[in-house]
Amino acid sequence: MDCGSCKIRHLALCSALNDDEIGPLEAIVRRVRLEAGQTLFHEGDPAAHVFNVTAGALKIYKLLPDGRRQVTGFLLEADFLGLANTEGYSYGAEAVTAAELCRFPWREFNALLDEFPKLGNRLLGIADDELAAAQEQMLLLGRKSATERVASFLLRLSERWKRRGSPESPVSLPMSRADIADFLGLTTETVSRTFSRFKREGYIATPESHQVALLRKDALRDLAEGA
Amino acid sequence: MDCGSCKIRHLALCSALNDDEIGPLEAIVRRVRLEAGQTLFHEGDPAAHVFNVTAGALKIYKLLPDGRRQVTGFLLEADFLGLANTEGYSYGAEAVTAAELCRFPWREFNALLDEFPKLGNRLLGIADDELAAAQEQMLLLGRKSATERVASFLLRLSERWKRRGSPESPVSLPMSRADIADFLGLTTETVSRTFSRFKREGYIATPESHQVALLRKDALRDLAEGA
DNA sequence: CGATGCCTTGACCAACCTCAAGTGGCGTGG
DNA sequence: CCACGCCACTTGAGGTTGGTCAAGGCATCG
Repeated sequence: MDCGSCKIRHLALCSALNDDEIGPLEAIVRRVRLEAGQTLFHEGDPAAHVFNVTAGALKIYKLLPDGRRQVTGFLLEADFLGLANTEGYSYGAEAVTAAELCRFPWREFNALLDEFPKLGNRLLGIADDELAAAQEQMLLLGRKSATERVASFLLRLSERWKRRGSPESPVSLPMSRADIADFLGLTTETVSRTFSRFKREGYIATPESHQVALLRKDALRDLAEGA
Repeated sequence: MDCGSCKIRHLALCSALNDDEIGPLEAIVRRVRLEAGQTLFHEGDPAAHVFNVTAGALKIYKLLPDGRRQVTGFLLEADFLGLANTEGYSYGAEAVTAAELCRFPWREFNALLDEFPKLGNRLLGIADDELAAAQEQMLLLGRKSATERVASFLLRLSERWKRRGSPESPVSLPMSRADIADFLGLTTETVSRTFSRFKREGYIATPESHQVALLRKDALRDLAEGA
């Protein structure tokens, strides 16, 4: 298991460095494995590491004192994780499926940023992308109906798998209904009902659990934007 | 009007550079002024510039085809604006009050990032902060009640003014009820009703329009988190 | 002084949540 | 191999929060 044979290197942060330069990064990496449901870190933990997902899926989330939960993102293979400016992570992270990650100590990683400006530029690009995604999600949470949220979710996930060369339909849905609900600001019941309706109306099919075929992407796209 | 006499330099991006280094940045700046209601750029416009607010307030927002609007942020003096990775801004920006900004051509600004790594680090820090704020907002939009949203909003705005050395109470509320509603994922009516209730219950007072005194911050803090 | 725009208030309504029951898949153990 | 329990998911009935629609107050600006 090294960077040279890494199948997702071209998608990840690491693509900012070429084969001659990857050495120092590889020197500080430690591979970690998580089982489904295992916590990587909690909100507020000191931000000692940054991570790159190499396999599996995670969710990041924030909690209210009474237990209400908002999932702010799902991380798939090649995704970067752990940016934190202030003291401590501003969110918790937990494995949705068994997962593997590259873990870098923040201190050493930060030193590499100075050595390889390309790495910093790439990181800034990643932060930009996340910011744009966060704004899209605010639009969804603040202004879209339950139907629009679910349709948007399916399409966005499909796009993300596509960029990874994985089938965009059937879409792999590794997370539970509860996770989806907490991501979309809904309840599991509403998510479930919406899935059922989409099936009934022929927009999607679920050949097996945790898989959703998008039968009419154009129609879903209209639904997603309220057209 | 130059960086040497800028009153908010210590708060802004520019603080990453000291007096000896500020020259190249100042060489590419152009000051722009906006009247209230004027658009700085639209969502999708080619991202030709980055900006720093020096006075006044702006809002950034996203739209749905049918006109529904989500305000994703308010920008106060010293705030940075314009990060965009993909082609085009991912949001529109419009002045809430008369405003002044420093405008930097993205091309030249980017070149300075290579010359002054400190600038890039600072930018990454800014992006981190915005990401944390965006996640906080997702929690608000996805999981908080109307009451909790309004209370959270007042407290957060108060904090932001505080960091700027402006009075944290009465809080300056430059934006309209409609803007607040579009930021909190509510309607103007609900925002208005909630303000009225807070007044009636003695949590706030409105000495004048666009000013809100926070009479019981502790109580508001409890309200904001649903305690 | 009238017009305009923003804000407030009220009555009603509906989307989504809550509460509750039922289904189905899967692993465990008899 | 089957019975059981567990858990995720689904479905239904009814309730609540916040939205919709409508009217009225109150500034500012000609």
